[in-house]
Amino acid sequence: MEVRTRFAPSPTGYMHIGNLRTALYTYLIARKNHGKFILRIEDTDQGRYVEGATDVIYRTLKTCGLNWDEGPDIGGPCGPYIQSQRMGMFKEYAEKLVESGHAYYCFCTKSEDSSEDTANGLASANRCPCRDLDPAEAKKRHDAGESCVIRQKIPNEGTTTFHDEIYGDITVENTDLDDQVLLKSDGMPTYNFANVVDDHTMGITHVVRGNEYLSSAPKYNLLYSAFGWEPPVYIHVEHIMRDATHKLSKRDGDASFEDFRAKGYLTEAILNYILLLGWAPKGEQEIFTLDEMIEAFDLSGISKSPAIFDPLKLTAINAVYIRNLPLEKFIEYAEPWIRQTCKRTDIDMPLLCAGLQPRTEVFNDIPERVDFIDQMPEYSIDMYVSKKMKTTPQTSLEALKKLIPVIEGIQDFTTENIHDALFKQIEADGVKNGLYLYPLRVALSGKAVTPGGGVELAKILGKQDTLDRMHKAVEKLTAEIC
RNA sequence: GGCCCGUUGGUCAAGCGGUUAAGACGUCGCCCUUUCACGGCGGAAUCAUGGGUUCAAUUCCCGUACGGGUCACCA
Repeated sequence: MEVRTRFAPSPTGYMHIGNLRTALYTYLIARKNHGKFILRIEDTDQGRYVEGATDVIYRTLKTCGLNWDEGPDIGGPCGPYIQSQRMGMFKEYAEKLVESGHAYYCFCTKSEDSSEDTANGLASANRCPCRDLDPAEAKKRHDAGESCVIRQKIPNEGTTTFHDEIYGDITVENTDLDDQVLLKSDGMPTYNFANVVDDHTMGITHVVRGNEYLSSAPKYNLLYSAFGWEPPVYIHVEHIMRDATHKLSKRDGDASFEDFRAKGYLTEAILNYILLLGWAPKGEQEIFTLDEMIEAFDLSGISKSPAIFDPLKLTAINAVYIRNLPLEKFIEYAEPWIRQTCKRTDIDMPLLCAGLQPRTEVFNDIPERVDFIDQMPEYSIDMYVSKKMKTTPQTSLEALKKLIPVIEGIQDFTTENIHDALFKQIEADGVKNGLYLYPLRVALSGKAVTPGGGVELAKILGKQDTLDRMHKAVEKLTAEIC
């Protein structure tokens, strides 16, 4: 039988990292088994409709490369793929269940349901009285137009067992299950009902979903058997947490895929990280392309316990992806970030980027790294103190004084020439490289971390600016040393 | 509160009755280097807890604690 999986988000205008992970796992299962990956939009909550929300879903999935084989925009044999457009069907199926005695009309009002007395749902002893209404009479009232919902009729005794790929068999007492609403009074199906009907009519074989649905899964099974359908393979995945006790949430402002993109994380890195959050590969490989994920993914690696989202690890993975970028690609991605603080047009972009690339973990790091180029920042002369390089403000002052004529003497201001001239002087004076080059770096940048050493900085800034900054540094040191 | 699920270093985690309890991130130290970074090497750090079962439990069973989920005409 062909494997068919589906990603069924509701359009909230926001792609949560957890949702994206569900989409990824769902996609991987389909591809791994040479099956179909289906996109279905679950918009049965008319009150929550968000303008443009489906676009966010499309865009995210596309940029991640999670391409669907059937969906609202491209159609397919099981359409429509937008739940609200499948309405007629749900009523029909719900009524079928009423006829077969697996569901019933309930005429209670909302407030009655949610009273204190029935706070624990309509389970066990709290079954709704409508359950025992004479079916013929109930039908009459319904046909007369009386407002009602259709509820699932859970057996009053026995147990229900369902199977989950990750958790195994789970058995619950039927008395613990409530007579959930299948069809709302507005004629819309509830999520739980629409899901079952849609998954079946779309021929879905594997369902990946959040753990919050684990407790309603037995009711699904009852529904499937009431219809005489075969339930799909369930794969419930645990939540992604912000810390030990809180889920990663929209409120934290760091839960959305697009937020991470905006901060300078690469799509591939985000995907790679969330793959690993809740799933462990068999071997020791940790960096995966999408194709490699398809190859490596297996259900047995999915974790049963929640995982705390670690921004540091995401950043580390992002850094790996950035370092692996070809320089041209890095330049392309980095340039807009560089331009936030560095407007100079005469800089050697490849040279700057070559120095920047190994020092960039998130593109967001860049603006602050290169802001010294346009304007020399304020800095403390303590910066000239390096224990390792054996430099002090005094030695730095001397070094800079010595280096100014060297720089002045360079005709063709290339990286090579700068390097050679400087090292010639270092050799002539018989000093350690750092004794001269460390102060030069500070004098040119005023920073502890720079995209390259003194030579590269000199080249990036150009001869005139380099000399100006050196003179300024000499003045500053002379003034402040005493 | 009822029901369901979970618990291996700071974090992600491997493990599936006998292991020196992998690996990664982070952290610490060293090396390399014109600083930082990159790269290389090494260190510290983990089986929630109490009972069983067993020749042997991180691994199996039960209890306890802690955490999560769920108990809507939301998904």
